[in-house]
Amino acid sequence: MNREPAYTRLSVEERRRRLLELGADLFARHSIDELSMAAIAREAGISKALLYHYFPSKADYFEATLRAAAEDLRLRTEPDPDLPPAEALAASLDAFLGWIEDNRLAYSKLMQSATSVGEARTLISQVREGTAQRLLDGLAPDPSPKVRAAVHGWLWLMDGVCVDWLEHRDMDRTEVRDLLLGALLGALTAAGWQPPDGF
Amino acid sequence: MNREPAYTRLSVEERRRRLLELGADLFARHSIDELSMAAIAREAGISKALLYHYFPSKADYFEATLRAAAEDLRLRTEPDPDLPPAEALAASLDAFLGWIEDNRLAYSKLMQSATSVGEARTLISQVREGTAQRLLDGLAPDPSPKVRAAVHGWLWLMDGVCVDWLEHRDMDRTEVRDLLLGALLGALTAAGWQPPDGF
DNA sequence: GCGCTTGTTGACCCTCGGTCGATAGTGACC
DNA sequence: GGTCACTATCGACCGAGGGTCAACAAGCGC
Repeated sequence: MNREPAYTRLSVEERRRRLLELGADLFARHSIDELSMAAIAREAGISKALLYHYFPSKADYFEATLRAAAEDLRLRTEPDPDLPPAEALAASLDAFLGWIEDNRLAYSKLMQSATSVGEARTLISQVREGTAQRLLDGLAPDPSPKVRAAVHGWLWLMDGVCVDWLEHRDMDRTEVRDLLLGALLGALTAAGWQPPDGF
Repeated sequence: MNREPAYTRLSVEERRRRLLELGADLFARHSIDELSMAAIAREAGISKALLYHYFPSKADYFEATLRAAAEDLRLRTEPDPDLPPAEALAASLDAFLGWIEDNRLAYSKLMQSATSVGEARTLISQVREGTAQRLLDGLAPDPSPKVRAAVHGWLWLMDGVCVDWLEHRDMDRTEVRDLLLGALLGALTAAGWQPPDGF
């Protein structure tokens, strides 16, 4: 009997890479609690135990796949240091909206399962926090509480507008971008913000 | 043997009332998935089966308790029809912030467990939608996509600012209110909104 | 060909949402 | 004050899903 192997053995890196790739695909199509670890393992062609060998928990697996996507997003929205702040912000925002258009499904599913899993919420907060920090650095190095709150609030507004946008799809990207920029300016003005030198 | 009863029997209304009251208390202190139905039943001094006799599912129970709170909130933020729109909005917003101050814990926990359960998300959307509708009625009876998106986005901003506020607690309520009003005006302006007659 | 490392597995446990038939309070009526 | 019926209440059970573990075997080095 020349039996074929019961399973194919991969290197740790290769297996991990494949699992993350599969996760990115799955989580873009289904929210986290539509997927059981058993189903994911089946989809990956491995046993559940192996999945747990690579990721200590379901939340961890979810977070790991999100983290990769977040990194991608961060790179794409990195502001250009050579541009003046206002233009860099506009370009950055444009890139963000472009990413959302490219990943509509994933973004919707993310906003859906967002707060269901602590790890996902943490990650979203971190992204928001990082974005807020980059914004504040450019806009107001030493912000008052109101300016800080305005920037944080604006990031929420951005998600709200994006959700509305994806739902209705009756604006084009530049309209959305300008709306967001205008809303930011309005919120900052309401917070008593003054443009710093060179703005 | 004069044994005491194995359980005390209550009328349906009384039992239901007590369960909702307990739910309001529990869900203000713990997010929904920190609580198992077994634990809730234990806390209520009844069997899990009885809890399910009164509420068909965990989500239903959660929603029922939220609905009561939402009703309370709605009543408190009902705009005064005798006031001019701008003042009515300010008063309404003030009442909203007051409610949040009174229910800090509940609000935080809600924003935390919010979208984890479809029913809760539905409810929040409904509240948001209702609020948006009331706002739009007063501000722009026939809104353009941009104005609609701006109003929806602003409601998100409001939650974001409130979360920031509860986290830092370095502004007073009127500051927050004015920030929110200013941000709304800014967002509407960015959306190309013009105040209607009598505003 | 042989062993050793370690990637991989099947079987198991526990918790949790949800269900069902049986039991026992308790008000009503004699 | 007995007893009867109604139904609020319970204990026991189920299936699904997250998570664990000891044992097995793929494939490399010798």
